[in-house]
Amino acid sequence: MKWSNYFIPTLKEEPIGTEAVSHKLLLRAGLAHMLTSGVYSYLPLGLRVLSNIENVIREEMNKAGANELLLPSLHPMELWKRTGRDETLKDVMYSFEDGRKRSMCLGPTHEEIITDLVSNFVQSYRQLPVVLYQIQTKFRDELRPRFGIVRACEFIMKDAYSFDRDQAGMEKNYQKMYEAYQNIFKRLGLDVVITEADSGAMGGDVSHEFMVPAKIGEDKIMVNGKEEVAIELGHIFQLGTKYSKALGCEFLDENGKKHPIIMGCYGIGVSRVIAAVIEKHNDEKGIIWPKEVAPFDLEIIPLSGDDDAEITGLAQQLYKELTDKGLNVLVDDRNETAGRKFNDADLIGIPVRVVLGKKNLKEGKVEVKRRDGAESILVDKGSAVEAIIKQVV
RNA sequence: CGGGAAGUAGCGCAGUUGGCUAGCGUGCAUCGUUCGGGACGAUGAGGUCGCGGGUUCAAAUCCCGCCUUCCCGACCA
Repeated sequence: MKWSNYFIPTLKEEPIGTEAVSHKLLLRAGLAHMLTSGVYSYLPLGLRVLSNIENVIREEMNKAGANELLLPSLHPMELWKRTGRDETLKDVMYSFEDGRKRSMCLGPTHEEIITDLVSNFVQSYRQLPVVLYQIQTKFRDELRPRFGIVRACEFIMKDAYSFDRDQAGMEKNYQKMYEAYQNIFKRLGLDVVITEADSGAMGGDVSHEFMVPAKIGEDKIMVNGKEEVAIELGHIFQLGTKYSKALGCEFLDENGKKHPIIMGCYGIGVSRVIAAVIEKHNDEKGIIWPKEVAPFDLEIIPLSGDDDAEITGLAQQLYKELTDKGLNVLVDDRNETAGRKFNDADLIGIPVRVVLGKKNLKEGKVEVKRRDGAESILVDKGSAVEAIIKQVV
C-alpha cells in the first residue's frame, strides 16, 4: 500500500479532551474519529487493526468448535419481555417504536435472540451440543462513555453461546472457551488476569473475567495481594437454564423427556481490545503494535526528496518482492521531509521500518529498524529482502 | 444521574476590567530554495467567537436559559 493512496490522517498535536494515552494515540495515529460522545468511526488503519483482532478471535473460536453466525441488531421488545430483561436492562437499552408502532430496541447483548433461534431448530439431545458465536455491534445507552472506545455507546463485541444437555457438557465447553480466551489474549500481546466475578444482570452461578491491568481501568482487582485497576476485556458465564426456561429452549432426552438446555455465554469487547493493546504497547513517540495486531508488517521509507530514481526504484522493487512473499507493506511515498516521515512512522507503530537513504545506499546498504528496539541495522541492498523478513518474523 | 472543567479557522491556543477590520502557532493552496528526525522565504484562502434571548451607542467579552464535550463518582464488554 502506498501512503499517498491511503487515508491516514495523523495528528501532530494532542487532541483536546483526551486523557488516556490510548485515547490520544488512537486519534493521533489516524485510527478512529469521534462522531459524538461514545460513537466512533474506524478509519482505514483502525479497521485493519480491528480486523486483525477479529481474525485472531475467529481462529481461536473455530478451533474451540464454535460456529460463526450473524444475528440482527434490531430486536422486537417482545422477546426481551419474556425474560424480564426489558426491565433490568431498561437503562442501557436504545428502545423505540417503529413506523408500524412495534416496540423495538437495538441489541445491547444477544442471549434472548440466540436462545430463540436455537429453540427453533433444536429438539433432540442428538443435536447437542451447539456452540455459536458472532462478532457484531452492540448498542448501550451509556450515561458516561469513557476513554474513547473503552466504554462506548456503540461497540463491537464477540459473543459466543453454548447449548448443552447437561451441566457436565456445559462445563466442558466453558473450559474450552476459557482456554481459547487465554490463547486469544496471549496472541494479542496482552497479559490477562483472570478473576472470578459476579454475574450481574446476566444471571448464572459461575463467571470469570479476563482483565488487563492498566491505568484507564474501570474495575479494581487484586493481583493475587495488591489492588490494581484493570480493563475488563472478556467475561464468560455459566448461565444454566435462565434463558432456555424463559424462552422455551428445550430438548427431548433418550426417554422422550423434555429438559431445558443448559447454556453458557462468552463475551469479548473487541473494539475495547484496541485501546488495551495501545495502552500496553506505546512509548513517548507513539504506538508499538504487537505483530498479530499491526495494521502492516513493515513500512518502507524512501528518502527521495529530489525524486531520486535509484531510491524510488528500490522502494518499488522491495515492495513487490516483500508483498510477493505475503507481507503487508506500507510505503511512505509522500513528498515529505524525513523528519515528518519518521515521526509518523513512530506514531502509527508498524513493527519494522526500512529506510532507503542516499548516504547508506552509496555504500550499498539499507537501514532496518524494529519499532520495539533501539538499534537499527544496516544490511546489503542485495540481501535486504531476507534480512527484512528475518526482522518481521 | 450527582460533582468539577471546557466550547474562538481543519487541529492546538491567545484575546474576556465591553471599544477600531478577532489574533497566534500549525495545517491547507501557489511559487522558489531545501531533503536522515515534524525545513526556510514569499503570497494567499479559511471565522454563524457552541446556540437562543437580554442589557448597551457598542457584546467573543456582561446577564439569563439551553446544547455539546471531557474528567471524578455510581453502574457495565
